[in-house]
Amino acid sequence: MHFIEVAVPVPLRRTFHYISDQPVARGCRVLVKFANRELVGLVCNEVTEADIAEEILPKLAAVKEILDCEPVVNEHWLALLSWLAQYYQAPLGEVVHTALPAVLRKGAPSTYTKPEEIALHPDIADIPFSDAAAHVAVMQLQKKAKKQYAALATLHKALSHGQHLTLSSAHKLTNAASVKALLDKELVQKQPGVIHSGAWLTALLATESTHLSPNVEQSIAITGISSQLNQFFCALIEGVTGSGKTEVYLQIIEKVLRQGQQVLILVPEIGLTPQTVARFAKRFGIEVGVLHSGLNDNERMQVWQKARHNELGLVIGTRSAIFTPFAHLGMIIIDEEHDDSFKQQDGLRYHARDLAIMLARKLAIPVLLGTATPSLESLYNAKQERYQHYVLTNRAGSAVMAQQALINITQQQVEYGLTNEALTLMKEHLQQGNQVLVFMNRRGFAPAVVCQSCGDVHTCQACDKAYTYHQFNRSVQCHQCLHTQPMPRQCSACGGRDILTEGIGTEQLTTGLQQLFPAYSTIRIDSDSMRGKQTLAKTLDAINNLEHQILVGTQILAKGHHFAHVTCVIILDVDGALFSADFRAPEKLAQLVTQISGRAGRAEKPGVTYLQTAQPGHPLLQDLINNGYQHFAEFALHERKALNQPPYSFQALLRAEDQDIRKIMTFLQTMLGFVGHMQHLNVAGPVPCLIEKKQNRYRYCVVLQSTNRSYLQKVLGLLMPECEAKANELRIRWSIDVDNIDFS
DNA sequence: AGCACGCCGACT
DNA sequence: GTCGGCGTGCTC
Repeated sequence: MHFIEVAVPVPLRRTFHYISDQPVARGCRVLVKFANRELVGLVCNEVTEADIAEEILPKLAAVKEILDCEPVVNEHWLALLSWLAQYYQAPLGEVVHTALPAVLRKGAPSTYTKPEEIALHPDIADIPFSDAAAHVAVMQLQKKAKKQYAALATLHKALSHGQHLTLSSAHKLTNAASVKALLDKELVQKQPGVIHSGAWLTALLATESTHLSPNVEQSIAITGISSQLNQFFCALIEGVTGSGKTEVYLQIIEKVLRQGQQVLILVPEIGLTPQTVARFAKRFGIEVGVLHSGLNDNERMQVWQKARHNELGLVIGTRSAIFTPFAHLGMIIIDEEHDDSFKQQDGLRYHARDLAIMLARKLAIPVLLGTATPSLESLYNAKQERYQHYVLTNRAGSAVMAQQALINITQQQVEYGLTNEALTLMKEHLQQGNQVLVFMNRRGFAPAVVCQSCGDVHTCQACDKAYTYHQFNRSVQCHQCLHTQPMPRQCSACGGRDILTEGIGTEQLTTGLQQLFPAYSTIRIDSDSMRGKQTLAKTLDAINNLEHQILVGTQILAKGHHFAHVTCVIILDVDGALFSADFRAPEKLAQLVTQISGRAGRAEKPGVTYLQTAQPGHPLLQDLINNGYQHFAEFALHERKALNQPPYSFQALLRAEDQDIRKIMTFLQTMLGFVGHMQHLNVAGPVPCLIEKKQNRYRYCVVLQSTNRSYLQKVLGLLMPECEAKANELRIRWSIDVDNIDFS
């Protein structure tokens, strides 16, 4: 008899024991009966009878099925998963659930079967194609079957340097008929698929290395970092847009790859474009594994298996790609390190950047954090010399940094949210044949629908939030729960029929600009207008081909894409961030402004950024405009220190959600009773969350804060069972968010 | 989280 | 008489 400890996917912060007649190794999946249903669990320990409480022994059930003969989770990852569970106060089963690809957590076999491959006939393989063409059979093809000859040439090229081709990719590369004919003539042959562990290295070494010559700052970063590979350290590469950050990555990646080690690059959700991937693939001449939200379960599994069997040298992916089980990982790069999409905002609320650092420490490999606008957390770590800090200030070529200025919105005529001053500036830039970018972080036509008789604001009942009017489908949408309904014909409060919209969104701004500037083409880029897979890529191409002159858009414009012909950027609605209840709002605004400014201009045509504000004297804006992000960040860090806020302290957010505020209060007050007057711990609340109501549930929270991270950990560890018990009793939803990045 | 058990209202 | 609503209790 063997006794095992199993993590099951239930929201319970404990593991369960099972009996097996065969030994099962840690990291293997098992199918078990659990509360009258079958679940896939992960064996997290082999134990003995003595380890199990006596009263539980009679309840022990036998494992239904052992799903793996080899562990799917190795010892390194097993340790990391339990670290994750502990650090984020999450059930181990839930951690396992987030870490494993969907097919595996559903119980599919983890065995890796490769599809059939094709190979050249030995007589014509491993020789230049010109020599192969001298072969009788090949000469015949050249005369009689031009298509097959061309196909053979393509396959010959594709199969050089120890590369491999599956039958289906050979079909795609050429055509099915030709491949069939070549197989019949035995010029190519089928062979069973094999795992080509490390084959990418051969391809890499056969590819001519093509680096640009780095400038002094780039050189310092490249040599500094590559001289200490094969050990743990963390480097912050702070490089203004256009300073050649990517070239630094590329040259260091090449060194790691040449050692035969794999590299993982994490990018923000919308930063992963085919062009980015193509750039890496072309530079190194190897296949690049790609992981993003658009993939299905099988495509994900494919990359997972290839990385695990060392069939990929390089993987680029979004947040969850951090869970890829590499065979020989040699480095992790986090691009746009400051981006909030690296923090998961539901379920297991992990931060991929922080997990990457833990993983790197465990594997004794470096982590590179790259950004033009470092998060205050990373900047602080760099200042504390926990991270190495490399700064790239030179824009490639002669490009100058973008200029920034403020436009005072008060005492000015405003049309469609734009001041006369802004419109005049736009006209100047447009007349010079340049493009203008107008940023507004509010999609839709208008952010409010108001009855003119009684003043009633049409509000989502489930969220207590004003509906946004969308003109393209004459509907209103709640931007919190995404509920959509037709634009009302009469007021729900007084029955009045005179209903108008108030305020401006990107949709209205776009139509407005089309009227104000009929000679130019205005295009809107937001999640409404950019639905569909290829739409964004096509629009970006059209913009760079100068098919549009005025670009209106939201967040999407701030990330990754570069607009060489944009010389004027206007940012609307910055004031909200100046008076936000979230202490991180200024940091986020500064990052946004700096990132958008960096999107525009090029060497001969630098861009100018204007912030339209009713608070032109605000010290934060003044500092950012006059002294830049670095200076702003210094100032912000001082402020955080004075107020004892992160990164000078550590926070966790305990959130409760329910239809009944009294239940929420009972729950949170009970929890405050446990931690309310503990030493070295600050507690605030209960206060409404930044999203106070969502889908008929009120949301309140308590913020726990301490300057001692492990102390906060301990407190949370003690508090969790109490939360579970009380929530169970009250039947209330709750969640804990360690290192929360906001208060929503 | 699920899923069963259990105890009250409107149906062929 | 039942079918089914969702309150509550438990999971090796």
